This record gives sequence, C-alpha cells and structure tokens, in this order.
Amino acid sequence: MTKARQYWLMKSEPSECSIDDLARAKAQTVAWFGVRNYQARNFMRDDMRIGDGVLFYHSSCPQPGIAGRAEVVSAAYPDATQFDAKSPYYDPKSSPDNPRWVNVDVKLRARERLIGLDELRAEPKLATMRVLQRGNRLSITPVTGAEWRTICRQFWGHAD
DNA sequence: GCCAACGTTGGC
DNA sequence: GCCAACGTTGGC
Repeated sequence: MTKARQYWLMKSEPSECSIDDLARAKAQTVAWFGVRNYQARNFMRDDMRIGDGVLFYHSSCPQPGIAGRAEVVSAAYPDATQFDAKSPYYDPKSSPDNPRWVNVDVKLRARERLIGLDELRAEPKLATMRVLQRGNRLSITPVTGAEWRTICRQFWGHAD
C-alpha cells in the first residue's frame, strides 16, 4: 500500500535558516524544528511521507519567494527544542512523555532561481496556492501536483 | 514601523 | 461555548 507522492511549501526566514544554510548543513539536511502551530504540526505528523517534495520558501525578508526544492527525509519525531528551557521554542506544557510538537528532517535537492511573490501571483495557474491566499500565515501548506509541475516546468525549466 | 489577518488564551 | 484581548506572522 503506497501513497502518491505529496508536495508541500515550507516557510523559513533566511535569517534563521536560508536555503544556503541548508546547502551547508551536514548531509544538506536540517530538522524542521520550531513549528508551534497545530495545523502545521498535523501536516508533519499525519500527512508527510518520506520522499515528499518541498518548496523551500523564504519569508520575512527583502525578497520573499520560493528559493528551491527539498525533500522530506524522515517521519515526524519530537522536536527537541520544546524541552530546552533556553530555547525560544521551549514549551513548558510539553513533556518527553507526551510531546506536543514534532518535526521532520528536510534535505536539499536543488537551489533554484528565486521565484518572487509577484511572479507567483502573476501566474493564473498558481492562483489557488495556499501561500498566496489573503491572510495566509501557515508555515507549512500543501501544494498540488499541478502547482508543483507548473513551478518546476514553467519557472525552472525542468521536469521534476 | 505599520497593520491586516489569524490563532490562542482565559474570563465569564 | 462565547468572545474580547492579546500575541504573532509577514508583506509592504
């Protein structure tokens, strides 16, 4: 019983972890820690599978947009920062016995030409993308296969 | 720095 | 369960 490959858009502030930071990371892989929103957590916990495609999005920065592709390379597991009293992501209501927050590991597949928000908004085929909807704040959103293909083929010129 | 939009908290 | 207050996100 296999499930079709799914696609996600994951936001990261470049000042925290840019796609260049991901490229320099050991095995070009980072734990996607710090998610403190239940909807985004549930996506990681319930829906993500190893091999899922990830659009790496730069947010809260001079040039917001999609900076490259990555891949989910682990199942969800407890986010260590929730137990670390010195971490800004510390959650005193969580415990190792009953962890509230999880993360997956994400591995770089390719840095790409940055697609700015203006370009994304100008493409009618992407009008339904969650990240482009008014008031959207979710740091992890599902991306459809059609949206993924539009981005790869139309903006980056490859078939993946 | 501004501010719209949204999620969470907590009193009732 | 309601909802006002508050905190955060994130583009501009």
